Amino acid sequence: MGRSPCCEKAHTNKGAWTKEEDERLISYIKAHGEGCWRSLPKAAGLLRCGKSCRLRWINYLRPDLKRGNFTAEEDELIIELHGLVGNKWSLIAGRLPGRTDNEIKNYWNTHIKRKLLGRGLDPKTHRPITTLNQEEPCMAQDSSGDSSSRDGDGGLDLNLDLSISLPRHSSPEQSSSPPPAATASTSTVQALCLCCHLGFQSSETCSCRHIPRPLGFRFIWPLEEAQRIA
DNA sequence: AAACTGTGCAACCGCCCCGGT
DNA sequence: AACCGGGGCGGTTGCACAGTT
Repeated sequence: MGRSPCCEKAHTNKGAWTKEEDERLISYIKAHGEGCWRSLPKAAGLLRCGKSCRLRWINYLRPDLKRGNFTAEEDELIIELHGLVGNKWSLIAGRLPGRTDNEIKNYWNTHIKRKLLGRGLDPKTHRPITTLNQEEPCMAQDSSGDSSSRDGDGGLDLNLDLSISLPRHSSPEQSSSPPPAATASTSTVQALCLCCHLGFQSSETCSCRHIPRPLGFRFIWPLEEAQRIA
């Protein structure tokens, strides 16, 4: 029963890719382009699952990938975007040219989580850990930590005027202060629609028209969606 | 030098979404 | 409207390497 496997597992290689496999995949995609990952392995002469080929290409072989350490600006941007969208790594990756969702996810789990904990912030909620425990028992109980829990299931605490700032060119000392992500901004920043910033200008969710200088972002929910949740 | 432990990252797994029929 | 298959995504695992004892 259930879905048929994406490939014949008995006849596919697993584990680390060899140089030869990489070269086969690269040359095939250069010649034929991306697409139809299911049939690609056979066509390219690879004993791999189509999904495996896609992952290898997207996360490692793509020519536009930026390898190397994350910059402080990228760090801050990841933190702020995570505060807004949660573990939507592909969405976050979309705002970081040359970075992949897998790379960002790994970086988050190995570096940024620790960084936030060092700042006394809960990596899931981006709120001070003490505040989390003392003032918000319902959130403290929710260990799932996915974005939906922050969206306000049940105990709704929806702030539709969510604003964040662009990554500041801050010194490491300054970075010890809590990031503004996912908190109601008290500063008077000019607003930038988050939909635009995330590349959804043409979507129905984007309701902004004229954007001033991008000194901050504003997450504008579709009216119907906000009313539904409320 | 060997054993142990911690860390980082590539890769896999399973579920979900969406488009085609 | 229902079903099916492919692609995409997030969570998790496993391995290699570095650091420590």
